[in-house]
Amino acid sequence: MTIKDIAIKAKVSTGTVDRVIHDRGGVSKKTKTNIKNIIKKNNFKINSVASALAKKKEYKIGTLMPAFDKDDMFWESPFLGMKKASSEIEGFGFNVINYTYSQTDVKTYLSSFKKLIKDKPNGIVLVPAFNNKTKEILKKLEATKIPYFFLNINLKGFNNLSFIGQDSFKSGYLAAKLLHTCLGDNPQILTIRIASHLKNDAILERIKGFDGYFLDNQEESSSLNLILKSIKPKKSISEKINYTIDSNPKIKGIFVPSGRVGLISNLIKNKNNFKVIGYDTTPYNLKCLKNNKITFLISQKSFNQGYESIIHMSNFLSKNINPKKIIFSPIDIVTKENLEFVNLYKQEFEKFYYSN
Amino acid sequence: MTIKDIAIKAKVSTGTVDRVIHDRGGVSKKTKTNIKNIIKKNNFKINSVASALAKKKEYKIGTLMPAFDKDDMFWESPFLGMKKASSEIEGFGFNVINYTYSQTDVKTYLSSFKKLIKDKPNGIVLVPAFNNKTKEILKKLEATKIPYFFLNINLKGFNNLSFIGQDSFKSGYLAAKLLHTCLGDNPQILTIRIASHLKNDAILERIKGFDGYFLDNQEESSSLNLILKSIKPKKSISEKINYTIDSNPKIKGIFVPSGRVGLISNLIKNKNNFKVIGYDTTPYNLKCLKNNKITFLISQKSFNQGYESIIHMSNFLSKNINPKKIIFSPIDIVTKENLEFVNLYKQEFEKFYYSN
DNA sequence: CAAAAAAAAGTGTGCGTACACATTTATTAT
DNA sequence: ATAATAAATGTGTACGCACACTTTTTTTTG
Repeated sequence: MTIKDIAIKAKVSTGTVDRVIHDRGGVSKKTKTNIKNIIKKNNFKINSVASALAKKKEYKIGTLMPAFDKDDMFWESPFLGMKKASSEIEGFGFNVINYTYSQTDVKTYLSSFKKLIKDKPNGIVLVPAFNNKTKEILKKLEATKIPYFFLNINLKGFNNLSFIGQDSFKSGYLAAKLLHTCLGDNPQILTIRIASHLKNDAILERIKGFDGYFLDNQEESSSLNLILKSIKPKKSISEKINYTIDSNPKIKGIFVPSGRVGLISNLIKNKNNFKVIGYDTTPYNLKCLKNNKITFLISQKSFNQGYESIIHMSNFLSKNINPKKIIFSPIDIVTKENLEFVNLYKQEFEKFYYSN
Repeated sequence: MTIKDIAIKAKVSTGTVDRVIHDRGGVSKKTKTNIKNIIKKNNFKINSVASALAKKKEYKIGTLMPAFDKDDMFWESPFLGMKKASSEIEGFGFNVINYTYSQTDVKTYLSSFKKLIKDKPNGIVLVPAFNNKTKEILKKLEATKIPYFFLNINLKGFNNLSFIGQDSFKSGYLAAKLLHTCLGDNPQILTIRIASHLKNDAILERIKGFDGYFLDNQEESSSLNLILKSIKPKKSISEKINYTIDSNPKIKGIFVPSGRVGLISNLIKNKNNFKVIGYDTTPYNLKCLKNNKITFLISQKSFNQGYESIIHMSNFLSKNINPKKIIFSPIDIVTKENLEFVNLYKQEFEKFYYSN
């Protein structure tokens, strides 16, 4: 069933059918309804392949996210997800251009943003950073009228078309549930945080969720917090952590609301069978999971997030499909026993991507 | 960069470039290497969209799986996954025809298989059943030389191109780990099985995995088993279960190696805070998870399994990409706190599918 | 009622590739 | 050296649709 077939059945030309399908107007009411009926009756669907080929329209999608390196591979995942999506849609006239910045260097953020804008993309996927500078940037961005998504980090009060990421509150809530289930009622849990994360909305939400769980499910709850100024001199952090643990022998669980959980888990000397829970399936963290240093990791499927962000943007641009304002990604629980199955799609694509 | 561009650069016709790209032969060594170099240098990739349009080849993929109904919705998931894949590839000349059978009626199995074969599909995705009859069927199938995958259930000793499903042993292993983590060393766990599942390979593997975990991780382990003849008269099952539980007050955990976990969890009267773990995120089981009757569900992402089976088959047929002999799907851990995020893709497609 | 304007419908080309067919060039046999 | 054959290369059309352009039909206006 093609447009031509429909045209024949309706005794009109393909042009008229085309006009009806795309609501271009200029068709009499009578023929319009007639054609629509025939389309419905025959369950006709546009051949998206031929359609994509025929419209020569080129779309440019720009992305801006933190770079990754040996020390922090987190952002490789969404990057690869985007690459996978790109490879799927490039035949449909899409061109995805990735820009990155360093999370410790505002200059790179601003300069990459400038380059991105110069490219005049039709849509933008952005991982925001540097809260203060971001307002400025987003002002410029909104002036361009280019539609944009937030990826992974959700800032409130902007006109982003969508946010793709995890429900941080619920992921914290889940972390608490897991520890509660493992440790029984009123467990003594040590939460270890890094000073530089004190303003990180996602991490704050995780903690809120964590506390929220115990508020919802227990008569009373006491909490123990350790905030590390930085993660730099391993020795001194190690001392602090172990001192806290040793002086609180009731501690049974450790909650690290960030991807630094691997690092921290490796510094714990006490041989007690702590339940340690943290975030992100980075290679390093997975290693710790294997070594039984970490009990549970919560994954935010960042590969999928990257993938979905590009797919949704492309659907918005070419098919006018409005994405949901918030697109939550699954909250995955990873243990030593199922870790080989997380990031399956990523692994597969990785092989393909790096072999080229 | 198109084939035409490559042809111009190489000072040959598009036909010659086409021959090189598809290794059709009939090209001199010199021009062949020249063209290949140009392709590589310019990072040229076939426009899959135009390619799909140009080759008029039509592929037919046949599927055969159990039907679903109100009482057992399990198979809706892979079905919808297949539907999603179908909708994505139909523009590429693929036609997916779904046949179903009743798991309690061999006749439907055989007759649907007959219909399937009559369709002369280019590839088949099959959920095998009725072990004895399946051998017969597969003999016929292999005579046709039609390539086929096993979905969800893996039979050994056949020439299936691939198996797409879960690693049942590991999923049982994980179940044990979760209960162990929650209950501490040497927990008393009751395993509840259904007689009709005694020959079900996947379920047997789960149990092996479950036992395997404790063998690997504990000095000693004792196990308690309850095998129900059937699930029919709820009252009598309920009595049996509760009798077993009441007479073994040390029981802390309950392991149901099948999707019947919801049903069983609802029959437990004892108010002790049992940890209950079982399989499959069917609507009913999810409800029990919400009501705290079930602690953990292990999901096999059957939506994805269905989806992947079709995608892999289409890639095999049209792009000659050989699938791995075994494609494992992730082993997902589902709790009350993250249940809304499982089956996200399914949910989204479901809406779309049933609205048409 | 005819001419002008507006609405409705028809036509043709190109998107990038696949493939059958036609043509040219190189090789072999006589 | 030339015909016969094989190898290499070139050409043209179709795939289904989008869209610009053209033509026909209907409506409006003076």
